[in-house]
Amino acid sequence: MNKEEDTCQVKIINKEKVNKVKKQLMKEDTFLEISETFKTLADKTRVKILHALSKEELCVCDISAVVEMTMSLVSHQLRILRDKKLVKYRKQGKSIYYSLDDHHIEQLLKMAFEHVNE
Amino acid sequence: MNKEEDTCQVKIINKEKVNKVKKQLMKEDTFLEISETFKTLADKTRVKILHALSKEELCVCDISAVVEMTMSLVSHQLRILRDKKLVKYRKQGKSIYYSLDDHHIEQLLKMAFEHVNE
DNA sequence: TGAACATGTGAACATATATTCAAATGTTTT
DNA sequence: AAAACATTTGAATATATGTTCACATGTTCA
Repeated sequence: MNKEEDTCQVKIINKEKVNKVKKQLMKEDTFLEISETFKTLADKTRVKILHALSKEELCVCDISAVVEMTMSLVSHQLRILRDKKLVKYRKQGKSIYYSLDDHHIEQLLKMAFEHVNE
Repeated sequence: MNKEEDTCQVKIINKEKVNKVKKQLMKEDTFLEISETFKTLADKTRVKILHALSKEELCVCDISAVVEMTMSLVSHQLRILRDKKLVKYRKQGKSIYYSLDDHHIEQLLKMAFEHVNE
């Protein structure tokens, strides 16, 4: 937790390079936020749900049928996806219909797909 | 573990929709691979390391100076990044220089950055 | 109002993961 | 060969996370 002391032990090989790169770094909070976004995507179940939603708006019932998982599990994961603003929803009759919130999400999925398929 | 039984309990609201979406789904393995990629990116420390490497090729020593973390921790995380093929490395003298392996990585970081900044 | 339905929640468990510390490699230089 | 250096490793700890089960909530229709 005490960065000062930790970094004292660190030996630097190329000071100019280190300083130059350090100046270009983003804010500390940003790394956290970015990793949080990836964390939300870092689960097989959630990726499958998001991928399904990228094809069509679906209610919880039907999501759970598509991905072949219990509604409880789907509901738990949808809550996480909602909290992190990766999906949005609307109510219609008895059902709640979910869809992707943000066009970046589809892009991120697509890019990761390309990465694993090269 | 027994999908057959699980899905028996699932009630479907819109059968056509469900079947249509199900047909469009990727292979089960692909979801796993994609989530694995995101899992590798789902850590503040690794994001910071990758971001630093996106600016310049660096040795372990200098990475640890840039990100202000112990070399042990950096080395542990670099191993994960190596295993998942997100970074590559070359030896020069006593040092080992790391850099991003794949142009998708930079794109993924950029897109996640945009997502958190909108 | 009450039954049926769609979704959400909380606790419990197992598993995975980041981080630290101490020590071990392996390479280079003298 | 020994010392100095750069990096890696393993064990230990703490913490987080996915999944299941049983139950709770809230909405709709008869």
